[in-house]
Amino acid sequence: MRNHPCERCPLRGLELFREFTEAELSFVSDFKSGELTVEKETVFLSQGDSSPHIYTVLQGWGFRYRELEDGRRQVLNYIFPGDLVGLQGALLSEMEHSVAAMSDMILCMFERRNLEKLYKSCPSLAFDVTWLAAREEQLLEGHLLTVGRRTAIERIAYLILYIHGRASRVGMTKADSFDMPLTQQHIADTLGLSLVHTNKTMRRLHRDKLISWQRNRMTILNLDRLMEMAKWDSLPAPPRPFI
Amino acid sequence: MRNHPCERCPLRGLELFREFTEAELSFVSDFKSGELTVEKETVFLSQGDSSPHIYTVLQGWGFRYRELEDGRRQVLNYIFPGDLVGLQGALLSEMEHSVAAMSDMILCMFERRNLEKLYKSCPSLAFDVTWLAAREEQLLEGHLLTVGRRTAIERIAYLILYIHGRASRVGMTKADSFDMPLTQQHIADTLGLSLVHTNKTMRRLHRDKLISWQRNRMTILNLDRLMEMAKWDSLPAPPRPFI
DNA sequence: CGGGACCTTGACGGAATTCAAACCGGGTGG
DNA sequence: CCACCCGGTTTGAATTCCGTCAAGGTCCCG
Repeated sequence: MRNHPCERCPLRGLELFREFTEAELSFVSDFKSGELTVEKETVFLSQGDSSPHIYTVLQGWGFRYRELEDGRRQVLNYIFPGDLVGLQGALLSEMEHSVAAMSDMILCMFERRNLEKLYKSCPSLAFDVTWLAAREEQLLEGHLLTVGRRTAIERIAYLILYIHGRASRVGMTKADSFDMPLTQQHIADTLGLSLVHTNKTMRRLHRDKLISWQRNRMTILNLDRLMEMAKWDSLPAPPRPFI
Repeated sequence: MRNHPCERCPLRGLELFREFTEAELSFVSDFKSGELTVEKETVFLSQGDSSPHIYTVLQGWGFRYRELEDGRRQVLNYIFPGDLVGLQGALLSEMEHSVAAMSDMILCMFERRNLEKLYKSCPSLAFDVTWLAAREEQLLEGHLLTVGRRTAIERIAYLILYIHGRASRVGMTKADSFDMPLTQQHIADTLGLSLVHTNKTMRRLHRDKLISWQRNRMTILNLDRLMEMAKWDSLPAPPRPFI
């Protein structure tokens, strides 16, 4: 039984992930070609690039976004430990979005050109990649519904529950309070709202004692009412990819 | 050289698709377990279902959508020949969207439980599945940007170009005119607008001679100005999946 | 001929944007 | 140590874009 670096991956303990076999661990360990460390606030993948790498988030948070020529920005999704980034850049000819770190991050790096080998020699991992892509798609659909059809206050409530839900799955929450590195500008750009209206709406949720925040810490004060407000129907995609 | 039904697939001629090997053709032919024929206007997959099937569009158009409890509807994307539907229902525990036919449709049906075999014995096809999922994700990101950050008139222009672009790739356009089975209600529900405002905005594009339509036929009168209007940056994902 | 689905238009109201200015806490450099 | 600045937050006021309401129009189909 060899000693594979990925055996000690801190993510393995999370119930979000399935068990891996010895063979799989050995394969990923080989497949992994390095680690990328990025500092808070840096854009490490850019719209237009076609990166020869794929990454997996080991530590930290980030977000993906797309911009119009004139600077209007739309946040597409937030990335958490365990997420795959850059698959599009690898499969399609060009990335149509940028990725930025919201905290210091560590990512595991894989070579795009080894993907073929992965599909050939480790179908169960190939399946996981597909699973991850399908789940990402489902999350995006949730955001699209939100931006297209929810009111401002519903959108804010939705996003708070979303971030809380995702953070909680990777052990980044303490009961109903959690780190919230998003500025109101991020929130606005995620939900298709203006900064000013975002602020006013959040104040309303605060006044009504559904949430509170200071600095980078947010607390959900009344989960039930917040879920009601958001027309929340649970975070999609349960733990466990499996073939 | 055996005679595989999929050898005569009408989609094979389109340059949108890559060449298949004899082995691949034989595999899909086995994998395919039947055809589903649905009539215009029918919802053939529903939010909440967990279907044991995956489908591929052989003929016709449709759309995927999600609804809130109170009936607000968001169209997520339109489906064209060559598209994969139901992957989410197969991989994730539950479909979070419904799929409806906009014209009579024919779909090729595959068994979810055979997916494992496909990944094990035909990695190049497995790769195509992932490619398709990644491309779908990219299209959704385009919609999200549109709904979140474009104005009403930009959104309408964008959608017309989008439908035109996708239809044209599967030979469903004649120069700048094409079948447009969407009602204004569909358009509104795609773009996060109200029906009335959608109508007024479309009239404006008509008055300004950018587009015209009658019945189900739409014509783009001034492509350049329409692209400018939409802040269009081309339809993502070029033809040809390949490992 | 009547009904229904879809399109069209006008009037009104409201939700969200824009503009503008002040505030707050933290970091920095004189 | 304090002044200053800077990114982020907060608030008010004016504006506009878009939604809602309401009604009429058109075309097709039974």
